Amino acid sequence: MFTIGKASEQSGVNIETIRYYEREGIVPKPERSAGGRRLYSTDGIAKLRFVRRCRDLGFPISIIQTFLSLTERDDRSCGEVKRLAEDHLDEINAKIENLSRLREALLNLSANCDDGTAACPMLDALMNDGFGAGAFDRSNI
Amino acid sequence: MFTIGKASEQSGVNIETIRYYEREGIVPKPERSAGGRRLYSTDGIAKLRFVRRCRDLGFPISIIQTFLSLTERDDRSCGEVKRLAEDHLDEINAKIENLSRLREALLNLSANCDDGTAACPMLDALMNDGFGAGAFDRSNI
DNA sequence: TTTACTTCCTGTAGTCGCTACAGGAGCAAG
DNA sequence: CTTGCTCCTGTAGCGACTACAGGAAGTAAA
Repeated sequence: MFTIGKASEQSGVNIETIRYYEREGIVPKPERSAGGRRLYSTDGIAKLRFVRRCRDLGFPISIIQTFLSLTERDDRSCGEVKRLAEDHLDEINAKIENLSRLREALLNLSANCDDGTAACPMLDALMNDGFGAGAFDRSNI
Repeated sequence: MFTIGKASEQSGVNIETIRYYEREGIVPKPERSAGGRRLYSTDGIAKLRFVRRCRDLGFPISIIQTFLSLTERDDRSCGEVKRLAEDHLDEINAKIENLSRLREALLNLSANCDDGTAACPMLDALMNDGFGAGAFDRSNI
């Protein structure tokens, strides 16, 4: 059994984050030592690592909870996982596309922005005309 | 002079967000009517629109405040704006690159994830091996 | 004038996924 | 026994909003 510091090292999850996951019911409560310290089994650490990897892939906690409940069941229904992964891929693609459009807009705006000290055409455009296209999806930024 | 509802319509900034911007000192406090309602000039609305456009471009509020203080001065120092815009472009490019790597990782993981009902190779990989490369930058997700 | 309806006001709390304390207790080495 | 590390709980903060509750002001019709 491992203390929270070791569990953090081995899973790559910050100590404060581990306690946060426990508070929120994302991972099960670990055992405690006589002195009241958290004690993690290798299985508990594996769960933490799993959560970190899913977070690294950009999955929100709610989806990760679904994944965790699927791994608990014996028939890990792969169709469900595939569907969730594909939805997530769609979101990632949308974000990439949105950021690319943003990039183009910003490039156009700053193109005429030379290093002189005169009035800035970029700020002018933003104050007056805007930049052509409407709003982007802010959630990607 | 316009009430907050009209100012919201014309600037594209949510009413609650306008009040939030005022509380945080991002835009100046507007005049008030006898009954205590906010009254916006066209200039005040232009500032709100400017903030929205900058937010749409992904600039954080702190940078937008710098922009606003630059537009107040007569010599709108374009060099400063250009530098901030280029830094922001770098960030956008980094986000696009990171999301692309994420996309590849997720594609690889879900590739073997067929629609059968057997144990899911994606969940297996995340529980055991992981997905090869280390952590991504989470701030992009 | 009364009534109904809409818009507005302030103040506070919630969102997401952490992160950073404060103030104290447990524990191991010297 | 003291030093120094790790751990504990509880709470507040981040960024940029968003969503109420509970009430006041304004407008238009009956």
